[in-house]
Amino acid sequence: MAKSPKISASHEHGGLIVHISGLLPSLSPAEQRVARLVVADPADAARRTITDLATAAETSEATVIRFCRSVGMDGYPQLRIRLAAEAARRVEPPDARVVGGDIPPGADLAQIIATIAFNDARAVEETAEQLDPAVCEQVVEAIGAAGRIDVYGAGASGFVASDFQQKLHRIGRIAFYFPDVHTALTSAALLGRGDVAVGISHTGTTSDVIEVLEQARARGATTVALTNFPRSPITEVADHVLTTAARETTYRSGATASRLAQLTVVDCLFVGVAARSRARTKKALEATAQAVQSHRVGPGRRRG
Amino acid sequence: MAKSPKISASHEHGGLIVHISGLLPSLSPAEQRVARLVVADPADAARRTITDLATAAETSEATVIRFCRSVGMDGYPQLRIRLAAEAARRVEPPDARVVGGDIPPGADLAQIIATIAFNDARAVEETAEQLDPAVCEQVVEAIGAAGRIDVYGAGASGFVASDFQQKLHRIGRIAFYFPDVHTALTSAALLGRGDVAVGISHTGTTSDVIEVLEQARARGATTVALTNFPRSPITEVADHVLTTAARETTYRSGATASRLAQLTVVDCLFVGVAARSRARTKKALEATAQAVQSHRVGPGRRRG
DNA sequence: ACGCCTCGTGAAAGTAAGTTTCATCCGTGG
DNA sequence: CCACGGATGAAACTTACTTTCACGAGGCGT
Repeated sequence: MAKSPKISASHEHGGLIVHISGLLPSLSPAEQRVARLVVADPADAARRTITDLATAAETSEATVIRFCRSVGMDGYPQLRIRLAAEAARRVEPPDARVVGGDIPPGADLAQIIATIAFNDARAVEETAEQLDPAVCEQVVEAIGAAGRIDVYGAGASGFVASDFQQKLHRIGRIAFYFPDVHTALTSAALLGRGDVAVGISHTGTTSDVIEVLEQARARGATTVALTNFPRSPITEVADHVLTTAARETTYRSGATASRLAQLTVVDCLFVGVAARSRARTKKALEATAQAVQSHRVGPGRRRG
Repeated sequence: MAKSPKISASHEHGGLIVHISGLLPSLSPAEQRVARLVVADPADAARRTITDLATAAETSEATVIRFCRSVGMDGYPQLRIRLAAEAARRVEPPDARVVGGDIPPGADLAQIIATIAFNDARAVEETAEQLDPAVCEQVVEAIGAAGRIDVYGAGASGFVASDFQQKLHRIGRIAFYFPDVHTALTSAALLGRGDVAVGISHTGTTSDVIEVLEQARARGATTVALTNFPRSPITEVADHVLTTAARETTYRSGATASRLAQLTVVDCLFVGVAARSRARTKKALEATAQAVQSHRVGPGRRRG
């Protein structure tokens, strides 16, 4: 029997809740009670069992099933899932984020975490957006063909420089990083045409790094600058300029956001270089991975 | 020993999928098959019945139930609903980005950049989502009150450890980082009650770091682990466990994504500690900023 | 090398959830 | 007053989910 209305509306992709409230007046009284509960709190309804919901609506399970059919679902489980999905989608974006701003003095940790993560993620995304693939390409070309690569960076940017050096080394490129300015200068003096020097400085004003890059350039090396400020001094001694896009932030989290942006750029270059010579790269990576294997213990298992 | 630490089971609000992929290596083979299906297509899994899913994973219903429990759900229906919600919330990226996947061999640089940036940003966001503020709070408390803080990390995580050490140092905390295992062990032996030891390991299986953390714990120090895998060995020697949420990716960008996630967590802790004592922190920061001032040349003007 | 123990596993029994059937109720119109 | 049809819930029924249990593999200590 069952002359089920089979209302084939646009509930396929549209709002199920909206659809239900539209049908509400056409439903029988008992079904309306169910519908009202569902519309009022979809997420809660999704959590309930059919018996539970029936009881809450002061009706029987059978009616709930009828309701499901009335709104175009196959059965209760399907409705539940659709409701859960619907409810999740209408969750408002976590507002109250202090976008690009300072952290309020009274902020609790959850707020701090949200703010930092938001800014960090933004820095990464925005950096990628404004990064010029053409320039990257040139840099990748240069590094790929280089006899030797020097990476310079001081302070916080030093970490990034070191990271880059390590990455390049892992794929079999001859790369160096020097924590010390004097050593770096000495090294730069030994660079020549065909070599590459990469200088990393967030502000673009770190004189140590600029000096070294200048030296490298004077020797004929191709120089690359990575900075947040496209008009900063470091760009004047660089053949290629790559920029990050960390917003000007306070001392608190700004340092990290810019660091992440820098690391992302470095990673892009790295992957670019690696992609140029798959076979060679893969082999080198496997070898290095194997080297640290003995320093790992078996995976953790939970106890029953 | 190995008093099972409180695994920040903040899956209450964080991404369930992320949570599952983090637990993946700690699951039994049959459960892993289920987990992979679920992670691969949450929406589809939500549609399936338990028998269906079990068949697809080539296992029994019992295993699926066990899997549900393993990831913190009460049973299969709950998992289904959570999956549906999760799937709905994640608005699929508009273009064909290779999410969490490998970079296609023929990819051009623009594509590589987009993919990397997307994954990196995701890692940061998802890490923040699943980070348990309560655990962070405890760690911040411990660090704030610590007489001394040791930060351990090897290889890639070493950079992060070093970064954390530097940050803490900048705000006047007594913090150390040791690139060398033996030195680190020696240092750990000198820790005592009230001190804090932080061990960083993406996989959670780096024996060097685990050893040192174990030593620190034996001496009465409060131990903190930062890893991507909540059930990994390192968590067994940690009083507090903080997890990152970098998806399992290929060697190419995975390393960087996890690095960024780690840095974000470190930054959150740092800001948390700094926020506890504003005045003292600010003074220290100003002093350190001034110290490097002479190494800067004229300020870089930003492009308009 | 042996046996013990633990853990992972699926078959099957058991329970709960969802679905169908059907008798009843109630209002309506002949 | 009775016939009719829709709405409704009790109960039978089916399917889905959960628990129990026994088996087998692999590790560990003797």
